[in-house]
Amino acid sequence: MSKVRVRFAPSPTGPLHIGGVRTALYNYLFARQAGGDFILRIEDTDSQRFVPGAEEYILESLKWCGIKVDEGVGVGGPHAPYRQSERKDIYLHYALQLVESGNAYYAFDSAESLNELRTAAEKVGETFAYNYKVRGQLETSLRLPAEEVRARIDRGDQWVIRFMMPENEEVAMDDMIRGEVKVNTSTLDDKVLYKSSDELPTYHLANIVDDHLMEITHVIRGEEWLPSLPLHYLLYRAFGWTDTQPRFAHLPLLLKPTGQGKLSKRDGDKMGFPVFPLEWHGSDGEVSRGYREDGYFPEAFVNMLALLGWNPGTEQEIFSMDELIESFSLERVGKSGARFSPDKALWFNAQYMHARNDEELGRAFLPILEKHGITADLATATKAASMIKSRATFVKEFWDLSDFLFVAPAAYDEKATAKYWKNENPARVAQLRELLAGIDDFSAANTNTIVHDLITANEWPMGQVMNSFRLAVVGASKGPDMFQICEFIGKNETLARIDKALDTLGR
RNA sequence: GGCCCAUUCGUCUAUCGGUUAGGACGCAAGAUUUUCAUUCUUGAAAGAGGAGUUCGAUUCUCCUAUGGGCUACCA
Repeated sequence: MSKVRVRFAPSPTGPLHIGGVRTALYNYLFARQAGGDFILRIEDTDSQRFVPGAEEYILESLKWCGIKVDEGVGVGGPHAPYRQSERKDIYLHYALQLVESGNAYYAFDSAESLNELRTAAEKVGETFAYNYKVRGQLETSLRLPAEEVRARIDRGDQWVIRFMMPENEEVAMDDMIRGEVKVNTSTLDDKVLYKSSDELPTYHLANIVDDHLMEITHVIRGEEWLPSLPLHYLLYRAFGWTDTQPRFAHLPLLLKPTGQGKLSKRDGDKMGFPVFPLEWHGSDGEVSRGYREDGYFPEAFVNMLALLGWNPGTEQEIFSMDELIESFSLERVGKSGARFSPDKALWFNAQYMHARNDEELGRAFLPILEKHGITADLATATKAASMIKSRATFVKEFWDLSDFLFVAPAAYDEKATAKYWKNENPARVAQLRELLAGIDDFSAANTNTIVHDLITANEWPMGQVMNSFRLAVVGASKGPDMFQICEFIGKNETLARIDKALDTLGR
């Protein structure tokens, strides 16, 4: 059994969306578990659709997710180069090999003549297919004399090499997720393998040749490739490579949260969630949101993505990358498309937030505090983070959740005021203030017992008094434990805030 | 249109012929808490339809419906 080698082979036609990231992730998990290699190959054989910056985006996205490339673009390796545009010299040889063995042929049809055939077929309610029925009548090396074929090529006429799809043959294929799939070749057409116009192969040829050359053992890709699997099988056969042919696994597609169809770029902008791992700046000036910029932890993002289409068969939902590597299996990948759920993504991030190390969160909080004009040390930011992280989903929410820890309330919540700042409460808060004024040990534990004693001794209603107290100090009916807040802001600030509330709201 | 793939709560899913069809998100209610959260408990919520096979089908087969993908000198 040879070493497992998988590849992620995106084409740089734009930013990688989360479906692509998931494909990369599954490839990575599969490789790591087997102790194999994860290879990154860039399939840029479409010169028309190339988008500058897309390749860098792909590299950065994988890095952010913690997916490490063993071999390929960006890291090199024994099969370099890994960018198909830099490998263009090798493909023609293989295309020609197929022509010689009678598995492919030259075709000289112009784009116009093909378009005419298509529209003509459409008129009679049919779809034109370039296949065994028509290839004999078209301008191909199958019909033209060898000398003329030669002459046309030498003359510089444009040509393509097409695969000669066999007629009426059942191709039985094996998919690691779907099992056996059968297709009759008569329903397939003669796909273009190589084009003289840009001296580049099409996906099908480049893909098979490179997978073979790079000794890929497993091809894990999106379901949109399933219809071309028979072609790929036949290509391996035509080359005589069936003994080393990789196994295939076609992943279910990611669907949009509501409505119909697969997830697309537009969905995110329309429905308010990112479809891209990283923010993307299009050439048209349009900016698409990214999970990273939205404040997601990469671990949460990866965890969420892993569970979209795969499940461990247990009730565990939180997985580190190492745990995913250990538990992942293609057998437990679902067969049907998965609808992406923004709510679940939020939940995952909240879980990671709650489990996050306080100091790490404190460090992330520091620049936010600075932006609000607060200079605080790491210990302070860390303490604040520890007090509020249970009610946050993102670090960017920290300020709104804890501004009262750093600045006195500028206003008092109306509802809370109406509810609590009435009857005996102001007077009780005033009394509480005097008590606190006499305390030296302002630790939460100490103030807690002292204030509780006061309230119980006077038989005051706990909820009323504590909420009035909170309103005076926080300005609203929210936030962490009152005594922790008092300890955090200190005695002087606590007393000052109570005084201010007494003055503005009345005694 | 043709070909291929799929179909369990609203969503992600478990179930590999016999289960009160389980979990999670979201939703609702309750408990804890001085508040807001967290946390915990509980609840509502599903086998697309129809034929078969079988003692017995969510599970196997077929048909229909629905959804999705592909059908380029794009990947």
